Amino acid sequence: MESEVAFQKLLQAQNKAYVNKTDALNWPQESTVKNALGCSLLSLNLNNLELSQNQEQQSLNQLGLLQIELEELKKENQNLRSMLNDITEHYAALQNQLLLVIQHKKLSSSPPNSEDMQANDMDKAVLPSWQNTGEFNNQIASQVAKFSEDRAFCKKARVSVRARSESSMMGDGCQWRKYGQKISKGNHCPRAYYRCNMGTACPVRKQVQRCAEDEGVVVTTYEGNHNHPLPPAARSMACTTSAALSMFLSGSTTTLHATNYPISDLFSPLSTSTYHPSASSCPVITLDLTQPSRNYHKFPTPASSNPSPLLLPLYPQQSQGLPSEKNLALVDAVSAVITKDPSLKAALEAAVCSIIGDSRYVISRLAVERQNINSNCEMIFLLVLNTGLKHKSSTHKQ
DNA sequence: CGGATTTGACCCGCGC
DNA sequence: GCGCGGGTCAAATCCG
Repeated sequence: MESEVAFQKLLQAQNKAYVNKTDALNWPQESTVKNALGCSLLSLNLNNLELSQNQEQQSLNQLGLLQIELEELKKENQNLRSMLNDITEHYAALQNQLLLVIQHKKLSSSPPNSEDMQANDMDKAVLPSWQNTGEFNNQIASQVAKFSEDRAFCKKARVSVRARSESSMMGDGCQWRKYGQKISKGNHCPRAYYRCNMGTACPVRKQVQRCAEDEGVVVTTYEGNHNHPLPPAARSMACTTSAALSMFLSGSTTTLHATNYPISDLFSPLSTSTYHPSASSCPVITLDLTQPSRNYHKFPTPASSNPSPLLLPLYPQQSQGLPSEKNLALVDAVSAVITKDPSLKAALEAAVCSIIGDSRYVISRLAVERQNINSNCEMIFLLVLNTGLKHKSSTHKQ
């Protein structure tokens, strides 16, 4: 919990810096100078006839100075943009880390029946009783250690993506360098080994192999975390796989089996989570994008809720991400279902509250993000909905 | 000519 | 210890 709080503070600090930098970028320095330049030129034209040669020379000098100033401000704006990009990258990285901490907290804390807590109890649960005791530092240390373990586990874990493709390489936005190829046992198609070529000594590797049963299907397995900023297209895939991995990690523990809506239900049959039999117990989650008829995943809905099933488009085959209109439609569909079902809404809020600590903050953040939603939104909603559905199913059972 | 790819050799973990 | 198989290395080769 403490590491989570620390990460939230970090995120807030990053947010503040982000806003400051954004404001800085929005300052109309360049346009002001351009306007001033225009005014100077106009003034120069009007008075030109009356000006003496010296005055004209002075105006030209002024014009030159303004042009120099404009160039300097352009450079400054460029630097600010670069800083903004850096901050955005760090912000995204911290968000991913926070997600991991939250997931780890969910699976490492609380007794087995904690999911059965009522929403009111959850408000109490988010305020740790040991916060003012001598255990405080120990808890921080243990959380940091657990977080490190979690990161180490995530480094070992792999995410496999099955996709139907003519080309042997799936376009994921990263630059890869091939370093090996093998014919593996049980598959006559060669397996190619790639290393991320975007950063210096980036540990991320991927394996690409055509499916033995269906050679039209390419199986791409990612391993490791990037140690460098990613371009938007690559970030989309990286966030999707890391979110899937986080969900898998949370679902692979007791929560997976203790609920009517396990994580595997969210991914399966669209995707399945399995353990790789021969990779020294490294967990592998598989995202299966090969079934066009399953692009819409039917969420299980309890009998008392809205009878019409909620259909969420997942990973359309031919696009790197959903168009924003579809994303907004998705958000609207999710919002409508949540709004129609008060019990689901309450469960969702309680669940979010339990993992974040302040549901109002999250809801407002979701509202803000709705305006600037990207292709990862479905993963966020899957995470939130999965948590909400789990809680709802457990409260329905009572 | 430099970077990317190919490919055989090598390393290492695992099971017997 | 030995064989097997997956993964990696690095020299050779290719290609723009």
